This record gives sequence, structure tokens and C-alpha cells, in this order.
Amino acid sequence: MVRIDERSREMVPETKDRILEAALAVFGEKGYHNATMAEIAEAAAVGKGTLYWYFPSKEKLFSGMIDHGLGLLERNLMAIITDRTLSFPSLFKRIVGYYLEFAYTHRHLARIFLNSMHSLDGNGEIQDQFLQLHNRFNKLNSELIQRGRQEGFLRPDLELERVETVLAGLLSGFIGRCILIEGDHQLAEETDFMYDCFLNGLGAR
Amino acid sequence: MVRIDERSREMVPETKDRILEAALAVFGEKGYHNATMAEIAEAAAVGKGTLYWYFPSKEKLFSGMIDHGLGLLERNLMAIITDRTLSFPSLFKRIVGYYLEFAYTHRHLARIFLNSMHSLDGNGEIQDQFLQLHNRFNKLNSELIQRGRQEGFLRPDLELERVETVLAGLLSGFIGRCILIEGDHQLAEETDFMYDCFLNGLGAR
Amino acid sequence: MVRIDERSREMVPETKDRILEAALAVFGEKGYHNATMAEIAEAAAVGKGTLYWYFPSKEKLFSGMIDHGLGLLERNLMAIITDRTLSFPSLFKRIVGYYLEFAYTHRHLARIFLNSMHSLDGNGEIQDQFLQLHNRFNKLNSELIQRGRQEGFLRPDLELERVETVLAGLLSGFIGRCILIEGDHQLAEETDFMYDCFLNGLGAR
Amino acid sequence: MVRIDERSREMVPETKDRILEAALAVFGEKGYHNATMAEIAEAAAVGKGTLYWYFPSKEKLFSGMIDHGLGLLERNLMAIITDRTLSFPSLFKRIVGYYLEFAYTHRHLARIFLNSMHSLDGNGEIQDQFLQLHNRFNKLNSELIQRGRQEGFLRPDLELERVETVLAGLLSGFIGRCILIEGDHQLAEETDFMYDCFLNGLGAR
DNA sequence: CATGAATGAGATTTCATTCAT
DNA sequence: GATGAATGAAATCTCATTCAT
Repeated sequence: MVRIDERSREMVPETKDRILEAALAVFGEKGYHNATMAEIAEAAAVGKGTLYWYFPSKEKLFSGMIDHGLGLLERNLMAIITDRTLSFPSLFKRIVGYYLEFAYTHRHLARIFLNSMHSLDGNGEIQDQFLQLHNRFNKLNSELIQRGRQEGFLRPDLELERVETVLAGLLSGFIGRCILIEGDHQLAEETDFMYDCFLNGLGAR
Repeated sequence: MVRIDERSREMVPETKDRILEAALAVFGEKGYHNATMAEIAEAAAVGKGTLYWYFPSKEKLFSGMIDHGLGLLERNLMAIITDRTLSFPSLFKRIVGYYLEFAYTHRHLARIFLNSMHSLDGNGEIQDQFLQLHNRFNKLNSELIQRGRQEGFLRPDLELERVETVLAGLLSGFIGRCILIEGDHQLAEETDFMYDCFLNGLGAR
Repeated sequence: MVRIDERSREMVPETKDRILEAALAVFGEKGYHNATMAEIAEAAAVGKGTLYWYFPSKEKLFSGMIDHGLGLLERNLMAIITDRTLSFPSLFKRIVGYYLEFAYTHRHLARIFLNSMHSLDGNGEIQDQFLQLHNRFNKLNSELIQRGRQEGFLRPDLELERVETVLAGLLSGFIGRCILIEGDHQLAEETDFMYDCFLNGLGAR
Repeated sequence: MVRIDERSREMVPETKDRILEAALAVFGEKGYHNATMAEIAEAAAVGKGTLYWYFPSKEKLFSGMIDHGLGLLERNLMAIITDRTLSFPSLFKRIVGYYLEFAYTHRHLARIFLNSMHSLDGNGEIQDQFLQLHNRFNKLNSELIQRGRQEGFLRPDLELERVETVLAGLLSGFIGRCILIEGDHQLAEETDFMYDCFLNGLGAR
């Protein structure tokens, strides 16, 4: 009659969401170390102890928030890239456009994502998580590039890694602008520009 | 620009350098928050109190270290860009090549530099310093781009800001690789590739 | 002595027993402070809130558990000592034998009992309870000793308190061994030895 | 010129002693868990942080205090037992007398020592330390017993372990009285009584 | 100039207890 | 009667900073 559930605590999804939202806001605003659990609790309108009912440590809360937030980005990008009906130009624009749109609508997450690449802020486990995350996104970008090659849009002689670096750099640059510059962005134009730039460069003629 | 208001604090340059080196090593290895003044003091082989003779706070030490380290990069880039005898292709390669070489030989600094772009690590004052730093580097890049335009190497119709973003993104991508990937890099090749990519893109034909 | 002032709290005896058993197991295994109400609830297969239906606080649960567990020991020892048909040697062996047997079959309780003597674990109220408990057991031991005296088995010149101390010490030593040493003990032999030791000492001849 | 001592922090013996004294007083009064670092700091008239300059954790402070305090007892008992000029009766009385005297003058330590035998208060490492401590004292007692045997004062047929248990029990009983009962004790008389009791028992004749 | 023992504000974390369901 | 999500007081511990020497 009484069931002991030693696996996981009973959780109220609504509360968990409030905590994740608050964590995103506070971590995104002040960074991992400058954010305090007290602030997050206040932002989530729960007691400090409640945070620990849902996440065993500050670290896991941060990491859970990352998974929660960037999981959406990853899944959506996955959905786009596995759509085999899109030709490379459309695919590129869909992917890059979604990156930008996501950055635009989730600035906090985007900032954390950019920071995470070379950051030493967190501790070992968080670093690991970020490393794996970047590997997954890189693999996704790599897939995009290979589609471009197969369809003959990209120079076939180039080392894959270098092309990945170019794409990652461009994304990082433009996502960074979405974060830094307030006001609205012409995402579609920006995307077209990136496509043009990626394929044809910025040289005259 | 030269301030002489650190009134009567007598300093031994040798000691100050040791501290700056130690700060670079420790901050570069562990990040701002995970580094402790005790560690830096030990690495510099001075007492903790001595750090405070030379720098009034952890924050100022960090910021002083940045100025010290990236000042060299900035001055050398300045020297290159003010050389009006170089044509755009040489200029581009000299600038970009020096960025990469610097990143390669000063990994800690390069990592801190990349982190700093979107980081929330430090507090307000450090953020400000980083903002100004990035503005200066961006101005420098902007200068390079405008030389390219004037000499007719770059499409004249493009918004300057976008081109800046592309250049910054490419640099960020390739500097990131210098940091992440151990072993030696073919910096000259990499530079040529970036030039090619920047002007002609990666599209077939 | 029987109080009926726990007014209208309706309790299911079966549940209360499960809680007491669980409390004994957990407190006995980890001590008062290292045991948590959550653990006890889980061990009892009830919700945390249920503990508070039966006991108003952790402290009272602990203290209730002591009464419940050691009450049995006390009542049985009482039954033995009030048996006026036994001569001192039999009485001593019955009493001591029962102490050892009880310690052997209720290690957790025995450990708690031994700890309690000089422990500072709980707070004031628990200390008081332990003090009274030890006074009662001491009175019981005292009774045994006086029977020995009356029947001429013990030296009549000795201060009662000292003899009590000797008996308590011996019990504490041998009960401690029951707890520390796994495997089976020859309780009957041990009891005989204690009797011999108590009366004749361990000196040669 | 500058020596980096990575082994251990520079410590002021006077301060360390104040801390150890304070720790003894507070732990001895309230037990491990009920004592707080804040209280100990206040009792030692130092800042909370200073405790951590001298001891890396509450646990190590406790454990350091034990070593410091009981080390004296152990060394002095060792000195007595290695004196081969003493015959068993004198040796026994010197040893037991010193135990009692120590308990009498260091009640806090004695209480902690008695508690420690079966306590579950501390955590794993502290338990280990106590285990080793008790083993060492037991070995010492064992040595005393064997001297008694060799010199023909003790029955040769008895199992050593049982005799150890008797001695430990007696000590525990009488040390316990020193702690519990205020006012002065006739330590010499008590010692003589223990000797008598140990050798001849308390039986009539 | 240099030192490092001392400090205490502030952070994370635990857990007995409550109460709406 | 029973539950377990929620709470917050209180504890441990860190570390930038100070200051007497």
C-alpha cells in the first residue's frame, strides 16, 4: 500500500519549471559564480531548500538548466537536419536561421552557450558537459557541411575541420551580435548574408 | 593616457612582473573565480600581502594582467596596421597571422581574451574594461577592412558592421582552435586559408 | 503512571510499531545525529509526515524508542529480581545472563544503552531520560548486590556504591564485547566467568 | 630568498593551544554534533576563519584535540609500563591511579574518551581514530595483565581477552564515577579498592 | 617593501518540521 | 490517518582583505 520510491523524489513540474526559469534568468544575467542560490530561490519564488528538493547541488542545477534549455535547440536542429527533402541552400538557411532566432529569443541561454566554449568558470563536471554539448553541435554542423559538399555546393578539396571552424566562427560572431546589440535584428537578411559570405566570401567580384 | 597618480608606492619592477606572470598562469589555468590570491602569491613566490602592495584588489590584479598581456598584442597590431606600405593582402595576412601566432604562444591570454567577450565572470568594472578592449580591437579590425575596401579588394556594398562581425567570428573560431588543439599548427597555411575564405568563401568554383 | 492525555490522536498500533522498529534500526546504526527523519520514514515505509502523527519530534521519537526497547529489558529484569525463591548465585547469573542475552539479541539497543551513559548526543531532555533510566537500572543492580550481602555471599564491609560501580563496570565491559565482536558468544560461560570474577577476583590461588 | 612552504601553514603555538583548549571545553561540554565552530571560535577568542587556518575541518579539529589531549595520557602510561623495576602491585596501582587522576583532572577528555568507545557520533574517520586509540590503550592494559601473570599474581588459566574485558570494564566504571560525581574523590583509596577487587573479588571471606 | 596570521562576510547545503491535500 | 513538497534556520567552510611586525 505504501510504495517507497527510492529512485527519485516526487516533483511538481510547475515548480521545477519555475526553478529552471529562475536559474536561467539569474545564471544568464550574472554568470555561474556570481549567481547565488538565494537569488535563484527568490527569483523562483520558492524557499532555498526547495531548490535542493529538485536539484542536489548548485552545479547540477546549472547543468540541468543547460540541458533543459539547449535541449530544445538541439532537438529542433536535429529535426531540421534529418529532413532529407531540403537542398543545401535551404538547409543552411534553416539551420543558421534557427540558430539566430534561438539566440534572439533566448539571449541568456545564448550567452551561456557562447561563454561555455572556452570558459573555466564551472568545475570539472560542468566542463565535461559543455565539451560534450559542443561536440554534439559540432557534429551537427559537420553534417550540414557534408551535405553541402555532396550536393556540390562546397569546394571538395577543403579539410572538413577547417570548414567546421569557419562555420562555428561565423555562428559565434553573429550570435554574439544578437546578444550584444539590443533592438530588433533582420534575422532573415542576416541569414542570407551568412550564406552568401560562407559560399562566396566578401571579396570584390 | 599615462597617469602618475599611484603616488608613493615604491615598487620593484621585477617583483611586479613575477606577480603578473603568476596571475596570468593561474587565472589562465583556472579562470577568475576558481583562482585564489593565495595560489597566485605562491606561484609568484611572494607573500599574499605583497600582492596587495602592487594591486589593490583581486579585480585590479586581473585587470592589470589583461592590460599587461594584451597590451603587447595591441601595440604590435597597431604597429602593423599603421604601416602604410603594406597592401591589403599582406596587411591582412600580417594581422591575422600575428593574432594566431600570439594565441599560439600565449594560450592563457588567448583563452582569457576569448572568454572575455561574452563572459560574466568578473564584476562591472572588469566588464567595462573588456568592453573597451574589444572596442579597440574591433576598431583595429575595422581599419583593416576599410583598407581592403579602399584598395578594392572587398565588396563595397556591404555594411561595415557585418564585415567586422565576419572577421571577428573567423578570428574567434581559429584562435579557439589554437587553444583547444594541442600540438603544432601550420599558422602560415591557416592564415592563407583564412584570407582565401574571407575573400572567396568556400563555395565550389 | 499511566497518562491518558494524548487526547484524540488516533493511532494504528501496527504503524507505531513499524516506526519504532525503524527508529531502532536507524538510530542504532548511525546514532542520533547522523540519523535523519527521512531515513527512518523510509525504513518504516511511511511518509515523513506520519512520523509526526505518532511522535511530536525527532527527540521524542528517540526517547519513545528507548522506552519501548529498554522497557522490555527493565520489566524482565524486574521480574527476575522480584523472584524471592532464587538464591544469590542463581539470581546473579539470571540477571547478568539476561543482560548479556539481551545485548546479544538487541545489539542496536545495547549500543544505544552503552552510549547513553556518558553521551552528549541528544539535548537536555534526552539526557534527563537517560539519567533516570540509568538510575533505575542502578537501583536494580543495587538490589541484586544487597541480596548478595544479606545472604552472606558478599563482603559486608564494602561501600555499596563501590560495589555498584564494579558491577556496572563489568556489565559495561562484557556488553561492549557482545556488540563489538561478531559471531556467537558462549553466554552461559561468560556469565559464569563474571560470577567467579565478581566474587573471587582474578588473582592466583 | 623567499621560501615557499607548501607543507604546512605557519602557526603560532599559543593560538593553536587556545583553539585546542576551547575545542576541548566545547566538545567536552556539548558533544561533537551539538558543538558549533562558531562557539569554539568564540571560546578561543579567535575568528571563525582562524580555526580553519589551524585545522582544515571540524572533524580534524576534533580529532586533533583528541590526539593532543589523550596523547599525554598515553605517553605517561607508556612511561609507567616500560618501567621494569616496578612489581605488579605497584605497577597496577600506578597505572590505574594515573587513569583515575587523569579522568579527575581532565573530565571533558575522560567523558569524550568513554563516549568514544561505542559512539556513532562522529563520522567514519573519527570512528577509525577512536578504534585505533582504544586498541592502543587495550594493548597497554594487556601488557599490564601479562606482567601480572608472569609474576604469578594472576590466575594463569584465564583467557587474556576476558581479563582485558574485566580491567576495561572496571576502569570504565570508575572513570565514569569520576566524571559523574562532583566533589573530590579519594583516588588512592579507590585505586587500592580496584586492586583488591581485581585480584580478590568482592565475595565474603 | 614584504609577510602571513587573522578575520568575517557570505556562500552552499542539510534537515527537522509544517500543512494543504 | 497519511502524505511529501515546501520551508528556512542554522551549520560548515572559503577566501579576499587587513595590519602588526
